[in-house]
Amino acid sequence: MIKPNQLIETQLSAWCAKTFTACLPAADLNGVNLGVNASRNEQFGDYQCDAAMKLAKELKSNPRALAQQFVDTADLPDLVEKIEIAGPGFINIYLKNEGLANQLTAMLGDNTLGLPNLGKNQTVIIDYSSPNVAKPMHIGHIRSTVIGNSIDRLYRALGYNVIADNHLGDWGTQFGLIILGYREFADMDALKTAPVEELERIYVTSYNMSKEDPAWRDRAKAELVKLQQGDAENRALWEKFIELTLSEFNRIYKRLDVAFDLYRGESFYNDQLAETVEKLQQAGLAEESNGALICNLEDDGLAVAIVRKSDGGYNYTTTDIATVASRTAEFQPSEIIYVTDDRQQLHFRQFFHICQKLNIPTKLTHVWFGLMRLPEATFSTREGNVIKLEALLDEAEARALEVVKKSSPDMSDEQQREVARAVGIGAIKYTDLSQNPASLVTFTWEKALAMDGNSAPYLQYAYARIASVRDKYAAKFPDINPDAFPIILTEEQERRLAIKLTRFAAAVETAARLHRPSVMADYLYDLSQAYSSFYQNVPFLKAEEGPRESRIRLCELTASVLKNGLALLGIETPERI
RNA sequence: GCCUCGGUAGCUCAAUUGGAUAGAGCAUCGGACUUCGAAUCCGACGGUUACAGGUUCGAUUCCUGUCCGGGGCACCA
Repeated sequence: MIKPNQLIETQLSAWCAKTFTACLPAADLNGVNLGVNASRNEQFGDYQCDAAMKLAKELKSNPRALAQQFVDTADLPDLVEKIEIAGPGFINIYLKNEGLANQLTAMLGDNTLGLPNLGKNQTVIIDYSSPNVAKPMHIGHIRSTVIGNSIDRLYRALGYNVIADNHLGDWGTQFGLIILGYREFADMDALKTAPVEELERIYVTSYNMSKEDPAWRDRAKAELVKLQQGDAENRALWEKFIELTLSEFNRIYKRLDVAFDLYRGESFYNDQLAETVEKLQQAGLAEESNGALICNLEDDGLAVAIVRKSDGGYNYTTTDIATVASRTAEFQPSEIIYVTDDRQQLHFRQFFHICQKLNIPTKLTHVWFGLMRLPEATFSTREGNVIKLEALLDEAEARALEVVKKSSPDMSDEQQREVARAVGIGAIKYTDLSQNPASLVTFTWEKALAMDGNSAPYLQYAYARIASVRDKYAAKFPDINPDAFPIILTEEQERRLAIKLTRFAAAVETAARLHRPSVMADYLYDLSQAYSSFYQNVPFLKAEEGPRESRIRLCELTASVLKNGLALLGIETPERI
């Protein structure tokens, strides 16, 4: 009755629900969670069910008596060793070692490692990174890029059809200033060597001039109008700015191993803005106010949102609504996920609300994260304390290279650099991915580039050790096929590792559902700790035949889970580090 | 002023979304390399979960109030 490769948690939850329903045929159990949780503390078993206490509250009866009734009627599934009642009415569930071993064997035989295909025939659009044209990426941009990319990978792993869309800020009033500034004082050499930096300098200079000189402001405005009316020359310049910016951004994306399916910036939706506003008016959602057209959401506890400025121009709310409408019509996604910093929360709530009132069926999710700041201050261009993204990546690789040179002096220079690249970039990504995005993030070099403790290099080190052991085994016992031996769990470190391994799919599912890669990072770190402890305390190459092969298979599975799991965070796993 | 997010060990963060004795890393201290890779492992130290009430078998988690900090609140995104 039990498929070995089905999630243990799902199996046990179904079993508990069934048993409780049988115990209480008259009661209405809808709305009560009758499932199990992984035990936090191993002295309380492998899984626990707290439904007896919840039911007792609902039915005004005694929780321990209910739990006792459960135990009396329960028909234990094959993989359950025993169940116990503890405390106020917990039901603790202990799994058989053979049950765990079966699960591990099934995982070894499945190249998805037991991941469910939750996303079958469902399309999800993930809108992330989305930097502005003509502004260099600094370390504030890395969060949207890295978190968004991990969510992208998690959804793909669960079988969703993912469309990663880079919604570039490629339209707006700043282009009048940039075009004018470009014509007047662009430094062509700088534009070749550091294009985006130069474009930003042009913008900032031009912007400052416009504040002091009304004539300059008027000229910039004229350039903007020409661009908006399709003037060929300005259009060509605008396209050039985008191209220059993208060529630089793509270099960074390549380093970060981030790829998009679409690069549809705001400009893509330009010709749909007027009709979007018309739709709002037809639906009675928009009204005139002080010369502008607004959506008044105050009855819904939200602030007023402007959908057409008093000068006739449109702004981001309108663009975003048009974007949703366009995406919904073209791709029929079941969900659109936006990854941005938390300053945009109000905006997203407003425009999600408007979309709902327009009866757009798509589920819209805003994944937000705290802005990164320095211990002493926030980043600002004015303060001059901005850290460029590429500088951060360079520094990470340089520091990793020092460590590699020291610990792997025999490697070729080329290999050392390659390892340092994977380790350095991994460390940066992991720092961002391993914490709950909601909390404030204070940037320190020390933390961003940590190479020990809870860090990507720790996980990569665990992986490299396994790879090394695997190769040693193959060299030493070329004629033995470990798969011909069963997995047997005897040592406590082995069992702990086994339990963690079986929870891989649940971790992926939770991380995706909560849109939190940190869940995945936590899981992998936990797993690596269990492995390191196993590695240090249980001999395997030196064990006798049988246990040796069983343990090699455990190593093999751990390696697969680490490799696949880290890939979901966009982190590489070199075979040697 | 209103809205919103946060406050957990000296520091940086967790806590299966209401579960049992609040866990990790860093730092500090003490152990383990002629033995499968010491970027490791084993152990110690470290807590009135900002504060005060409330809800209940049970609260870091939910509610109310207060304090501290981040962010937002009409033509930037």
